[in-house]
Amino acid sequence: MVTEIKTVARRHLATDGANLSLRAVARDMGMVSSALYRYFASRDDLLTALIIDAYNALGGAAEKADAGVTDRGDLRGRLLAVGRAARNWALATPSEYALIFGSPVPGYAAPADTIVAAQRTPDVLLAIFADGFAAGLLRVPVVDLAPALHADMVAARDAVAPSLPPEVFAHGTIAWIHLFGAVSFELFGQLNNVIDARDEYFDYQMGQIADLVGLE
Amino acid sequence: MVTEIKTVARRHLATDGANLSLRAVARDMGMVSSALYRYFASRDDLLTALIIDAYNALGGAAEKADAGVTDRGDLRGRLLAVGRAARNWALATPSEYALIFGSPVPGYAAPADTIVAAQRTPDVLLAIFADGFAAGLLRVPVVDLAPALHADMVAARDAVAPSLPPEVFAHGTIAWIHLFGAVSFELFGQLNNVIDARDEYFDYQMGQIADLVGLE
DNA sequence: TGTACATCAGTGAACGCGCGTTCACTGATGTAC
DNA sequence: TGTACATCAGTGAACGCGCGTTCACTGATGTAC
Repeated sequence: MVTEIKTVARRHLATDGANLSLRAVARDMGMVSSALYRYFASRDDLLTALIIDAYNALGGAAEKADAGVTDRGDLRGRLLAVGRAARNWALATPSEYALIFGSPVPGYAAPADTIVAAQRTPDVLLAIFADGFAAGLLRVPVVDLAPALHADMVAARDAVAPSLPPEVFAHGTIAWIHLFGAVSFELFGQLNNVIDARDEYFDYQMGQIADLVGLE
Repeated sequence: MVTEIKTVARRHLATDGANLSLRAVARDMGMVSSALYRYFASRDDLLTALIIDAYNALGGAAEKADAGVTDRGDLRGRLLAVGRAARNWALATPSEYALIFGSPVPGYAAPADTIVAAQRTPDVLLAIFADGFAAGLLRVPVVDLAPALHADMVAARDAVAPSLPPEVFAHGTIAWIHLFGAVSFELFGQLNNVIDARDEYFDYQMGQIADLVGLE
């Protein structure tokens, strides 16, 4: 029942965006709107559940794509596989992507329970870097991180991949941000009337980013 | 009067996001909601005006920042200046940034008159590449663009900087997308609880991107 | 200087619609003895 | 096998609020003669 509500709600996300209407969802299910309160304490609760689901769906797709690359030393291949998986998920469910990566919903503050799910995809990317570093398969960048930034990187790195030099970790965040940027740019319509060969363009970007971050 | 309405509307964007309410704007101005129809044919018209203003404000800031770099051959400096200007504008007016670069507003289709204004900022970036190429100050990448992508790049390049090799143009789009990605990532809250040294992180990213695209 | 008229910014009521949330309730199902 | 009771999913009415848009209108200002 909870899952059925979420399924219908996801369908509404596509047309209404984040101003999802409980009443509309109830209507679609042939129920009265107050009935939904047996399953979700409020509209924001439903939204939170959808957000967590979306993070998990994306994270699961990323994990699966990475696991599907048999040559674990093929770092570029792994990055490309994960990137494509993320993009494909976003293209297939654009409103769910927008829900988690689009402009913040006015008046909605994501609770802390979203964090674990949100971390899954970046974790997959970081694992590529951690594996590559451990196996000596990536170029460790020579770059001077500003002290405050260096400290941030060390702290974030400690929580996820303790062995990774902060410079490599920083490269990982760049890959993650560019992946996010490339998908958002395309999905939010900024590529319209400019680039039609979207698959090729995405792969090209991933390749360039792999060059930048020193994946072999 | 039109500008006063827009000013008040911009203030409301901050709290309501794109579901801007005409009635709320009118209320704030001490007017009755129907009075606004003397100045804007509909809510969407007002939204469009705000969008065009936002593109122009960003574009103007980018142009000014670029023009402020006296050493025109300092390509990295120009990229950084433009990037910082865009980011600062976004940080100062986050709701206007979200309006043009956030998730699409459900039910709203941007009309064609936004295109010219939208092009100003990427044009500034591309001018850096065009200048750099003309002066022999950038490394021309060796990369095989997929045929369909190559064609897209050539077509887009022809409209803006005819002399530029498509490979360089493609690098320009990467810089633009990463700039967009970096600002969106920060503004939409994805950096929260991870990176505090935001200025430094942004500059770091711009530096890395400058490396990638071969700016000297 | 004074009158007649046109312009036009802003009013106020109304239409028809939407929403989230509460609350007392019905009525079917399952459980315990 | 039958009765009494508890559980609990879903109802329906209501509260109090919001919205965009239309339309006939008022009343001040400016213009022309």
